[in-house]
Formats: sequence, C-alpha cells, structure tokens
Amino acid sequence: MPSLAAAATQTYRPANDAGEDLMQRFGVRMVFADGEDIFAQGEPADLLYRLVSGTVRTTRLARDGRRQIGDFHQPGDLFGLEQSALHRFCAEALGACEVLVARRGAMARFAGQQAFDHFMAEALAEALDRAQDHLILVGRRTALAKVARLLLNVAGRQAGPAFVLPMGRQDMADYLDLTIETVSRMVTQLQAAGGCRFVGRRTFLIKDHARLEAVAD
Amino acid sequence: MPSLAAAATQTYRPANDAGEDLMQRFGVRMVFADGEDIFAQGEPADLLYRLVSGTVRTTRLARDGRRQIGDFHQPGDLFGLEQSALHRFCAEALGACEVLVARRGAMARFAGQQAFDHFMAEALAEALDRAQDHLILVGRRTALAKVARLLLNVAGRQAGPAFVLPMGRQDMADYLDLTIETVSRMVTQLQAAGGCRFVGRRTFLIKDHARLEAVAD
DNA sequence: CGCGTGTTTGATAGCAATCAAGTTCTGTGG
DNA sequence: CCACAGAACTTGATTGCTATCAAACACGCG
Repeated sequence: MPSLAAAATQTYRPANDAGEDLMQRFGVRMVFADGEDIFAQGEPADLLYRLVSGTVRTTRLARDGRRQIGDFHQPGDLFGLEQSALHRFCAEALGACEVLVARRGAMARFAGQQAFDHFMAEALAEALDRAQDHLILVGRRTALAKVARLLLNVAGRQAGPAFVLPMGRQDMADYLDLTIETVSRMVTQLQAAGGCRFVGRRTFLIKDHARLEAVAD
Repeated sequence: MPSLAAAATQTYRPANDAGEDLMQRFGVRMVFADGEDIFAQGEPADLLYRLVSGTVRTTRLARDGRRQIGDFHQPGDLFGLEQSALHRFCAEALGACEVLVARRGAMARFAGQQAFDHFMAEALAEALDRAQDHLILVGRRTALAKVARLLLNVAGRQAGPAFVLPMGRQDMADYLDLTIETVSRMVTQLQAAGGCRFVGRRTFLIKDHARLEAVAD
C-alpha cells in the first residue's frame, strides 16, 4: 500500500487488501477546494481520511510560530491517524482534491475491532517509515542536497518525463527546514548543474538522473 | 504507556494494560553490556523488545556515512517494532541494560491476532509521536535551543534534583544533527547563561528552569 | 492592462562546520 | 594509591553556508 505506487496514476485505486475495503465500505466521499482545511490542529480525531485525488499537506504549528510540515500526501495515502483524542496536525488541500472520510467507531463496530486494529497497525507503520525518512531528509548536509532529494521523491511518485511539484516554494522550504530564498536559489543552481530543468515554476524535467542523484547524496 | 512516566523510576513496572501482559507473558529476559548490539540493521525483525532497565539507542546508517539516531529508549519503552521483514535500525546498549525479548509470532498465536494487532497499533502510534517530536527538535532554529531542549527532555524523564545524561556528546550531536564541537560549546554556554550547571560530564542540575525553558524555545 | 501574490536575485551578517590543539576524565596496571 | 594511556571532551581560529533584509521580477487573474 505504499503511496508511491498508488500515486503514479494520480487517482487512488483500491488494492486487494482488508484495509482498503474498510475505507471503501465506510468512507464518505468529500471534495475540498484549494487551501481548504480538511481538519484543524486541536480538532477531535474521530475520523480517518484517505486521499482519492489531489494533494494534501499536514502541518503543525510550533510554539515559536514556525510551521512544520508533517507530510505531503498523494492519492492512496491515509492521513489523520493520530491516536490521541485531538489532531496534532492540521490538514489542508493543495489544490482541489477528493477524500474518503470514515468514522473510526463505525469501522471498528461494523468491521470488527480486529480488522480495524490490523488496519491501523499497517497504516501507522507506514506513517512511521515516512516520518523517519523525513527525518533523514531534513538532516541532510546541504540545502542543495535536500532540494535535489525532494525533487527526486516527487518525480518518483509520478510518471515522467515531466513532473509537477504539487507544492509551492514556501511549502518546500517548510518541509526541508530551509527558507524560501534558499530553496529558490537551489532550484536555480540545480538547473545550472544539477541535471534538471524547470518549465514554469511547478513543472520540471530530469535531464540527467544520475547527476541529480549524485547531488542529492 | 508513555516512556516519560515509566522512566521516572528508572525501572520498568507493568501498567494495567493488555500490551504489557503480552511482553510479560511471552518475553524472555536478557542482559546486555555497554556497547553491545541488541539487534543490527538488516537483521530479521521477528522479535519485539521492551527495555526493563538502562538505556538503549537505535541508529541508522545513511548512505553518506552519517549516523542518524532514531531514538533513545528508557525503561518501559518498546523498540524494534519495524513492520518490514528486516530491521531498518540498529539497537545498542548505552551502558548495561536488561531487555524483555518476545517472538512476534508466538504472541500473535497464543494471545490472539486481535490482541497482538491492538498492541502493535498502540506501540506504533507512540513511536510515531516520538518521531514527529524528534523532527521538530531537529528543525529548531539554533544549536543552543536544541541542546537546551534535549536537556529538558532528559530531565523530564528523571526525578530531580540532579539529572544524568545517558548518552555522550557524540550521541547528542547525532540526535540533534549537530557536530560534537558545537554541542560542547552549547553546553558551556548553557552553564554561563542558560540556568543549568554540569557536575562532571554526564550529570547536571537545573538552577533556573524558566531560563532554560526560555532558551529552548 | 495592471494589481497582487509568489518567486527570484542581490548584499550582508551570523551561526555552525571544519580543522587543529589542548584538556579532563576513566579505566588499567604497577 | 598513584601513574599512565587512551578516550572523551573542550576550546580556539577560520571558513563557508544559510538566514536575513531588501528589492526586482514574473506570472495569474480580474
């Protein structure tokens, strides 16, 4: 159920898996417009969400006012799976998107606690993996390497030859723990010698994959 | 089951919780010496571990040779809960420690898949929370704030008035994504004006909690 | 066509990495 | 109990990267 695979199609298709059935059976389809909040930090966390199309980002406000990005979600991803009573993150639509929304209680009651727990364990394990990957990404040495790796990650979720960044520069900066100016400079630099080329602000091509991969290390 | 609470005693005591029973019933007690590997990166992940006494760190080697610290575990913590077939982290004893080790298959078979899944879901949710907290810590603005926050976190897990760092400077540096020199300088600086004082290299006192808290923000 | 938002570019300053010695602790053996 | 060796840690000098402050530029939309 890795998001990478499912996202390549840009639209979610259920896999042959018990967890998928749960959201399919109990989920209600909702549509959100660009910038809309799907849920807010501090709201009760009694629902589960699966992205069907579009992109969603989850963020968290630190005390010092910094905005920390938890993750960018692609079609097929589950999100909002905090076990605590209240959401520790806020989820916003990056562009228009469709989401399957299901009540946890209903899934547990009607599908059985066992099926639900198994479903949650799988989803949480994947979220944990992603958080750990994010940690390594943020810990990378240079700003150039961070941005290069992000581009590669985005490209890996899409079918080439042209790739579209679902987020703006500020979101990239928050995700990588950089400033928007630095991200912008690195993008410029990657075009000069990093093996990629931008067409407009959001679309890019990878001209030399090995080069970009080398820069990202 | 938060590690913070259980760790205050420095020795694990079972809580009134299904998950606890699982490790109690099926776990085998093992002892490790300082520096010993409890499991290695790439090893089969068919066991689960709960720390009884001592401290354990989990690390991961990035391709570029950097050592990324996943977490420091205190008594009561579960670790090694990767869902993948192989461990993505390596766990080492920081000083002598006791660990309860249980076979996943045995727990699922004899306690029931349901109980096991529920157990895993809870443990994973907690690990995810910790990973997200770690992400925010690493993303903090200044080195001084990072080190101050780490000291507060360590102190929060122990009973005062003196606190003991279970890890050395290099481990602190790897955890915070800093160099050992910078950590050392920040420790010096925190003593000058951060409201804490070191007695030896590993023991410290918090003279002015509000001050340290202010520096950590 | 112009306004606003989002992005790029430029100049500068500050913080942490790096390179390089010192210094203090710890454990071991005399 | 002390001396010693090695490891862990601290301190210093310098460099380099990224943040910050400031301004120009481009795209999207009415």
